[in-house]
Amino acid sequence: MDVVSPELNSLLPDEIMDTEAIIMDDDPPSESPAASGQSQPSDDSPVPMETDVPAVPEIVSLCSDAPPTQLTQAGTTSTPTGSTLCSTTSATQLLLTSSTASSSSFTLRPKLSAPFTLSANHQIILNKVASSPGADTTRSPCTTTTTTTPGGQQFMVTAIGKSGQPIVLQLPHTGSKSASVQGLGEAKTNPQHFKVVTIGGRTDLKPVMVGKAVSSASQVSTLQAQQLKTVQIAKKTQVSSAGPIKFVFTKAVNNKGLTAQTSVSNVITGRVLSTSSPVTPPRTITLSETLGSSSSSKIAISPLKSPSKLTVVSVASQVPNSPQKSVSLPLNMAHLGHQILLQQSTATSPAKVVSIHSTTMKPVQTVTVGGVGAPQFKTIFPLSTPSNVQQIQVPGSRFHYVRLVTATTGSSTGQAGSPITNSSMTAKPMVVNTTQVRMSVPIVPAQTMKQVVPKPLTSSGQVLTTQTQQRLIMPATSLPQIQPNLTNLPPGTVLAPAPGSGNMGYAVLPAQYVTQLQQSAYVTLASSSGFSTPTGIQTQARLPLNGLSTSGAAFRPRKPCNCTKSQCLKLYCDCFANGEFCQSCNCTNCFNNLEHETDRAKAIKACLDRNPEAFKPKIGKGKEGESDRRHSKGCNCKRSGCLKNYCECYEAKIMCSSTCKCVGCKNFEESPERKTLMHLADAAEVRVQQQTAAKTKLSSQISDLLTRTTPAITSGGGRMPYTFVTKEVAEVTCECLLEQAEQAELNQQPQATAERMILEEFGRCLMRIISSAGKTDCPSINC
DNA sequence: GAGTTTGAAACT
DNA sequence: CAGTTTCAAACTC
Repeated sequence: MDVVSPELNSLLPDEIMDTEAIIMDDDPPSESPAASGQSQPSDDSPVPMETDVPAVPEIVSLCSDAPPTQLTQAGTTSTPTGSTLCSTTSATQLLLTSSTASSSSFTLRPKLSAPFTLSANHQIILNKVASSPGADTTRSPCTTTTTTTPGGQQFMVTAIGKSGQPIVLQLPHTGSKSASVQGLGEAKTNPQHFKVVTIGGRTDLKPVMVGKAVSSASQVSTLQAQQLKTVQIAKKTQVSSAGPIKFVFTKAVNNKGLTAQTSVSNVITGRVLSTSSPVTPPRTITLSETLGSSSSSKIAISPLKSPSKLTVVSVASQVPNSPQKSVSLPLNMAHLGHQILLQQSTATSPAKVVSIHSTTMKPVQTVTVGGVGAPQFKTIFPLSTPSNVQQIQVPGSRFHYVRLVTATTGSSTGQAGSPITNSSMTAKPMVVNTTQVRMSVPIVPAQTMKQVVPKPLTSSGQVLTTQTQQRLIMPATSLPQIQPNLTNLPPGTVLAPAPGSGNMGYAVLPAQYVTQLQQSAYVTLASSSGFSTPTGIQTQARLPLNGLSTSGAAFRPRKPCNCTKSQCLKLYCDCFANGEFCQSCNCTNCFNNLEHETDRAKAIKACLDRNPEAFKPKIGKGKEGESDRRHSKGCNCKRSGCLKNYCECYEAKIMCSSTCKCVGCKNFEESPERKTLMHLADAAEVRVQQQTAAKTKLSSQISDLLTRTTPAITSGGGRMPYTFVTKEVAEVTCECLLEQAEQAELNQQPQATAERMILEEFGRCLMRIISSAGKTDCPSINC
């Protein structure tokens, strides 16, 4: 299916990943050294050791407007099982509360000073956060504070979310080694190594463990203070108690056009963290899978054309022995707005890992979020702004892509199911979010081209519209059995936490639904851009409903389905077949929604089991030399002659091909029936157009006539003819006609002669009326 | 709008 | 893989 016109694709060559580089690895890797905390480059993305990596200040942003949130920074390596990355004990705590604490061993940087103090017990207390200038305080209060630990560590704390709610940042003891990884890296103690923690986001946050780990090979000592990278994590609300949620972010920054670009990727307990540290602020982040955990499917997206391109999308399936799950997504640092939705399965469930890495080497940074009672679902969302999803088709490629374009800055309210945003920042966070974010991920194109009209990318500050058909495929972690090939998922699927799905895992969301969630439910991350943008308000596209986009005529509304028995979980349902949620449909007992994501995921799985191509477009390119568009499977019509919409070929306005098994087909080039039908259709169309034009013209003429005549009547400059036929004139005329009739009767004229005499008299009367009209306002008529 | 026809999807 | 059934859209009246 042509998702996006080739012209569009031609405009975005550098944004598209090499499709051929995509690697699907369904074979779960055996327990690798990575699981034991050793650095392990991802399979599909050779990541150099970070020994050469200049240290880069790192920013970890946790967005939460939730109640007390505890962030534990442990410089730690993960346990061999990878289940624990953070140490809550003996950790320095940054307690961000609205209260004022006393002593502080931290020094606050004047520039970023905020209501932020440190208590004696290593707790940083952040007073009610101040909202970013111009931003909606109720939505994205943000506070940024930079502090320096006794050990020389500098932290930049940015609080986003509800003000006044205590947030605890538990840091590893400054003197501690923060695990073996720390010992190897020792970069943490670098006085010029910034760590920016942004706290904000949603309510209901459970204690969050934030651990920063540097792999053994990392040479953090070379970190440069002026370079900051930020990872923001927005936590979902309404999360029930669950096991610790752990994220491992491998951040890679490719700064295209920048010098001194290096990268390092580290694997910690099956998690790989790679961070590049270009001299200039990072521009690209590549998320990649890293784990040494078992089964994982990977999609490698090779950044052949541009360092800023996404590189790898990896999906790890859950394996009993390797609880960890990894989702790696290539990210373009320069363009924020990618979305990653993660869910933590259970308290005992393996940690989910999102690793971001780039091909370049970077300091390793591990962010672990979780802990007892942590939200069951984790989502990573575009940090600064909602993303605009655009579907991209690469000519000649069998893959389709999703381009996620973030809007500019903005704040939004967080709600249940709100995604956690993962993003990166440059040393000046505000700068980062102002940039346009784009991410390309191979996706399954929608079945038809309708509804797919890419919007021009907008730069920051512009209003973004949301595509309806594109969907980002994400893994369903808690459902190992439901791990269809990513390329076969319903077009534009996004995995998101499914409310009420328990440990179900990710919900397969239509892309447009993500937009909906972004608008209504998801937390708007107080992006760093909010700092730079005075307004800090982002305008988002309206939610497209069931393929219907409010963005304009570009999207044709999908017909609402009327399913009654299929629960909209069969391919009978067009909505389901197109990977969309039913919205504004007439279906009954519909399960094609987020509330039944478990069933929906199973249904998708079942469909894919039956037919791996089930969600692929039926109308695609034919063989070479054949028509560009043809039915991939062909129709099987028997009675319709393939000249009715029953026929999928005819419905798609294509002719039947050799793949069809139809009987009595009349849908071929030379078919007279088809030609007749076409002519009739054309004629009908022409008629409709003519009628429309005629109506328009008539309306215009009437309107024009009224416009021209009204002044003449009202002004007195001229009188309409009927105005002269007054009652008196009519009476006189009638008298004249009666007189003629009487005369004819007196003269005994035949009836015909009498009628002629009357008509002649009537004519004379009219002539006199007309004649009188031009002379006087009150014509006189005499017989 | 109800009923029929049709062919894809689902099932056996 | 083939035959049958189910289903929802297309179509007719």
